[in-house]
Amino acid sequence: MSAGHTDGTVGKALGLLDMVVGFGRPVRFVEVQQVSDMPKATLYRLLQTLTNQRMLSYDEERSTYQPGLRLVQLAHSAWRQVTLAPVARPHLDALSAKLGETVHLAQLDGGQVLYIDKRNATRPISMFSDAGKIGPGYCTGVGKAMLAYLPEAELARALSQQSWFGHTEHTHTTPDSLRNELPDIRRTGISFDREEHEPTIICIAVPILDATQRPLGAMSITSSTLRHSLTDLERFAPDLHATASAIARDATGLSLPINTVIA
Amino acid sequence: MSAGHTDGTVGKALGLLDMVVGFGRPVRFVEVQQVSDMPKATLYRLLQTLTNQRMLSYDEERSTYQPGLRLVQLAHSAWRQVTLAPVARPHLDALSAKLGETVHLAQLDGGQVLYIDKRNATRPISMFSDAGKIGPGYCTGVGKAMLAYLPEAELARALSQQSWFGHTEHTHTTPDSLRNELPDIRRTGISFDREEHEPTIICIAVPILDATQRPLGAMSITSSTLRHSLTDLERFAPDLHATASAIARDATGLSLPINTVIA
DNA sequence: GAAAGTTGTTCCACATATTGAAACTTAGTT
DNA sequence: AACTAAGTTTCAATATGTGGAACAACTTTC
Repeated sequence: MSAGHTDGTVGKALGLLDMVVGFGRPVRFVEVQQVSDMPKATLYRLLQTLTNQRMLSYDEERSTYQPGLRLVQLAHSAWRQVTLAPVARPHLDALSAKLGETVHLAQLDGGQVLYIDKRNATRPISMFSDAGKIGPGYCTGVGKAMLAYLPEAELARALSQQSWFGHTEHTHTTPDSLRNELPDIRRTGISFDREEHEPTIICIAVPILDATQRPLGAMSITSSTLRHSLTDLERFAPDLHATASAIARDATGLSLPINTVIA
Repeated sequence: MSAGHTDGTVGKALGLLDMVVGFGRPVRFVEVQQVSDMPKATLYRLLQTLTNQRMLSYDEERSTYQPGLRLVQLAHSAWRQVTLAPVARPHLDALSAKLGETVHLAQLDGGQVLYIDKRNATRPISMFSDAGKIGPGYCTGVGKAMLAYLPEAELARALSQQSWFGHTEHTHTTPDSLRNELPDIRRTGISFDREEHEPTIICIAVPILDATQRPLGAMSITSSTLRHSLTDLERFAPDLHATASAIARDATGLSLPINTVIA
């Protein structure tokens, strides 16, 4: 499991925050209570604290809790500091303009893939509503591209954090199955999503590597089997690689983050 | 003061989070210690907890703390749920395309202005790096536009949270001075920033009001005295008002948030 | 290369903040 | 009015967090 019920009160509070935010809609006290295993009073005080801190907001009329704006404010700094997005932006713009395809930029966060930026095939507009999404590491193009370049210790930990759910018949459902693919990815510098996450959805991805070959992030071009074959996608590889190394170059010197989960 | 040192451990932890994130760059333990008034051990444990929870990330090599990616993830939901941005996006696109000016979208958060979206004059691309910024309520166009429509109780509280710093010679430096301007804003539905925040920077702003005349947010067009006079800007008013009410219409039914700071 | 500084980490007796059962207060039904 | 469910407060027990001080690791100085 990821960040959970430890770390004392703070951990509980943050877990609760995740829970409320995760509902994706305003929630009433009872709804939270049913999902949480805390007693009423505890839950109540914790929700108050979070509301007080503007991590949640409380709608008095409907008596519901929602994410608070302080999150947006905090994320602003996070986004700028620990994310490839700012340096990658112009490169993604250029790539997207040249190819006219859907481009994703992602980073690895505790075994999961965190999407940080996106250019849409049709509306080439970067928007935060697509950033911040998370996805599985073991069955996405970007995920595999980054996993392939992880040092063994971190790889092992990342693999242990995957669900190995078989989304489609092509999904890797065991660590070993995925491990078998990684040398190929390292050899070619390319990873494919062969309908492993969603049927008909395919993608080609490349890692963004720093000077020491550590994966800073990954980029992908997504399409569907209706529009492209894998071989079609492969033709994007040179452009992807060029963009990836341009981003990596611009990112040197920046204090990159990540993957340093303590426990 | 805003959210501070209360709310027990959780409050302290979140205050600390703000502090670290606020540095805007990787920080070492001592740097935090100097600014914080907590004893070493306490600070140390708290930082560990936050890192453990991926609210911060720790760079072992440089032994520095940075914002954690979990913030980006959390903000994603916040952004979608409690923000005007998703519904406003197409309208901002259209407005920006039509006028070719810099457009801001903001909401009020505890007396402060929180910028949620932006269209640049030159590069009409929405980007998160501009969202999440905060600004003062008492000396920005969007801030005054929203304050003008606040119920007295909330207005009083909001005004008490301003710094009243005199950024320029045009800045309102007392609550009463600002209060005098609010009836005008309500009458015209327009507020101007007359170089109140930065010299040469002017803007015209309109509130986004729900059916009950509550301010959901505000929009502005920013320019400089080099390019426009206030009278020039006034010509944008009809388009701004049209866009504002279009956004308000699309936002009805959504569970709006905000301004419900308890203490 | 030993001594004097940093900075970062751990210990542990103490105190405070958190806990949660239960009682209470609203608000909404029938 | 009597009932039910949601939300809020109380308070003693105790689990949690506190912080002074000692320790370790790592730099710099002489």
